[in-house]
Amino acid sequence: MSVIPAAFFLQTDVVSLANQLIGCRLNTIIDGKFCSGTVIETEAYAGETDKASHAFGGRKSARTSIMYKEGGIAYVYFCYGMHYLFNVVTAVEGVPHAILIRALLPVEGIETMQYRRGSKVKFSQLTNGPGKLTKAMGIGKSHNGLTLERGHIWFEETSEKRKGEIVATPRIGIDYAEEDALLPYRFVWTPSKSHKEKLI
DNA sequence: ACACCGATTATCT
DNA sequence: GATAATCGGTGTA
Repeated sequence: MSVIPAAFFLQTDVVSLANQLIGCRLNTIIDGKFCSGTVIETEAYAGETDKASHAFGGRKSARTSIMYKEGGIAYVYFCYGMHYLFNVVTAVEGVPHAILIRALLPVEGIETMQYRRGSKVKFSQLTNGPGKLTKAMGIGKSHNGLTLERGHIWFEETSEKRKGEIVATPRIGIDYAEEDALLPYRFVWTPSKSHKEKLI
């Protein structure tokens, strides 16, 4: 397992990056607790030209200015009055690209995730949504703008190859984005059952 | 299995 | 004042 350096996220093709993140491990050490999960669903948000992006048309506000910074930091924002959503800022400074992490397969720190999500929540539901995984991993407002590096929030490449199919589909919950709502910027990986056992 | 809907509030206009 | 990159509960089949 090798840590993915912040510089990895300087690549300017955010759609390709969203695909590359599938199968990587997302790790957090928050409140002294280590948690880890395999990334199985992402979405690319292509900045100023993407009607689904918060930065569409070059919009820059207190919330979105973080996306204009150099790639390799977290963009965490509050959604629907209830949930935190975790994104990776990508591309060079001035280009507001980001990747939303939408689902994980829990790997380590499962007791902690279960505690944070509530004891009634089924294992399969721990991190299968963007608002759920931030809660399980302990990610919140205070992590907005944090550099992705070992010890806080970071990604790792794993030795496991991605087996099974990765499909590209339209993104979720962005009907307001008109024609851009149809772009295949969402990546979903459904590992084969035997492969899944190895991942956990 | 799938559709519908209410919760709850920071952020932007 | 309206909106929102969601979630979980309820209802019907």
